[in-house]
Amino acid sequence: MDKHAAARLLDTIASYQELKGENPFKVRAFSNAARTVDGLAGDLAQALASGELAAMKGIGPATLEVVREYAASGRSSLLEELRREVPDGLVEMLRISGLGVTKIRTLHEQLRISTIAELELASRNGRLAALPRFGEKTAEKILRGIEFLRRSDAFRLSHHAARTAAQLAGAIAALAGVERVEIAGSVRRRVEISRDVDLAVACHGPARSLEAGLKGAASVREVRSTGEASLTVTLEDGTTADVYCAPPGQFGHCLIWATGSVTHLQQLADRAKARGFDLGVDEFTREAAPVPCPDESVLYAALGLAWIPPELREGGEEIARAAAGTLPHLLERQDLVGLLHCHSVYSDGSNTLSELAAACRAAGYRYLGITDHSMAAAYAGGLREDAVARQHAEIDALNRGWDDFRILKGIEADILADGALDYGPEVLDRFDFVIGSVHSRMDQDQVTMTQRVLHAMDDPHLTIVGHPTGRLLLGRDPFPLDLGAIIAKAAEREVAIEINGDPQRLDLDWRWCARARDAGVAITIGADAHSLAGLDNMDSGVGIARKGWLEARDVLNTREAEGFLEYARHGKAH
DNA sequence: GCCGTTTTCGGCCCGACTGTTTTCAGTCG
Repeated sequence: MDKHAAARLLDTIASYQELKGENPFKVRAFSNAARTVDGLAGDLAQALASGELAAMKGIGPATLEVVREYAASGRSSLLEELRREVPDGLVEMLRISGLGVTKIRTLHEQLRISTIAELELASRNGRLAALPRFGEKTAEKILRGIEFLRRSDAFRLSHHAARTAAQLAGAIAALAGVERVEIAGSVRRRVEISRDVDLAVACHGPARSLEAGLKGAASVREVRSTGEASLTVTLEDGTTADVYCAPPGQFGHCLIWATGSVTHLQQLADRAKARGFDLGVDEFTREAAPVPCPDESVLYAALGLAWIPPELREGGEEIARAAAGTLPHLLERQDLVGLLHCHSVYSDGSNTLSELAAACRAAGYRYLGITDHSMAAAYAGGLREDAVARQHAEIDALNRGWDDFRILKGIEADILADGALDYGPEVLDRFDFVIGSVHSRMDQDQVTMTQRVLHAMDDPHLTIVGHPTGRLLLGRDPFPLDLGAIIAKAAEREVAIEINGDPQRLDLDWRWCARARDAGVAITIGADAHSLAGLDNMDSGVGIARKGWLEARDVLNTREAEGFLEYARHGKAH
């Protein structure tokens, strides 16, 4: 059973209840339960059967029952009941920035609005602005929110797309005549958001021989044949998947084509043509005869190229570098010896220090940089001074129990509106390293925001700038920031910049990685984990680093703890 | 609805900003 689907269900129930006007604490209880389920480390069905789930903090009889029913039948009678009472459109409106429950209910009661289309109309024709406690600016903000929602709806986050792709790949792999299935497209290239999913299949018959089998597969809504060698599959969640098929002897071509990008393929086709080949959507031929290419490297080799990692196939320098034999040796997860940016129960994380440390140690890390929120992030349970002292005492005690692992004392300090970090130097001195992040006042203009972050970088305690642009993919645009200036200052001050591995952030953007590296800036991969499951964010971070052409030597947490600490101390000496 | 070193009922995350109003409700992080 998919724990993420169960978590989504609990969250959806919370939204309906909120709009229905339920007790806000009850609503929060469902949200909390959703977060607990989503952050579960193991398999949900197992946790349900063993009683582990029932024992978890935040899960009580009512929320447990929702999960249990969903596990047994795939439905929720509670949600079905709520949907009869609350229009779906109202729940959708909750995703619009600036609209909360109260405003939505007012709109529903006063103007009979129950869909986004009606909301848009009322925002345009002045009816919305005329309501008490509404106005022109609110109407404009809502229209911007609707536009953002429409833009976002066409895409999904990379880890969601990857999960969908893996499920479909599994279903196809089980069909008769299928030899091999690989996830391709933007998911394979580790692009941060995906419009759809692409799969490459090695099989013995034509594409349509898979049609009947796929129609019966779980989560498949519709299958359409789109040619001799391809199918388009629509999944229950609305995702479109393009399935490209080829006989095993031509699978390399198929996989390259299904992976893209369009620009990369165009450049590859040009190179092929110059060398007497013909590389097109259906075939890879020489003098009209198909060239055998059971895997990708054969095709690249035929064009005088080293195999190009999919992350690099964006139509940049990759073909020239592959021709010259100077492709980078990209960062790998195993290169990382330290896990950085991790929240514990001391602030808004759901696991204890000892649970997090044990999981990191088991995953092969040699240190864990704990960075709970600082005081200013009161909503996230930011640490006051006494909590810092307690946490440090616990870390010292835990560290006495290992000789092959250690917890580093870090903090994710808020960069306040004026650029100050929100602890004084006497508190900041107690940490091994400091991540500085912007969490508030994101509406500042570019000049102010840039000055703010630059000012924070002048603080000798600052080790790392966390999630530099504050973006939430498909959720919130990055705040305006002169990244070039931040990079220049980071090089000058020897401050590292984070690639935040939270799939919603992936910030620093991969397009900026090489520029930061070339300026001499150290990069860290941060998990921004709030639970055991969040530790896996490191994989997403590695994907972005690879996509940004980074190698192990460019990344700070490939260094052993002493090397990392030396970097952090160096900053303080400035 | 969930929780408990304040333990079976009473409390649960809080402070700042925005846009609307003339004193603050609503939203956000």
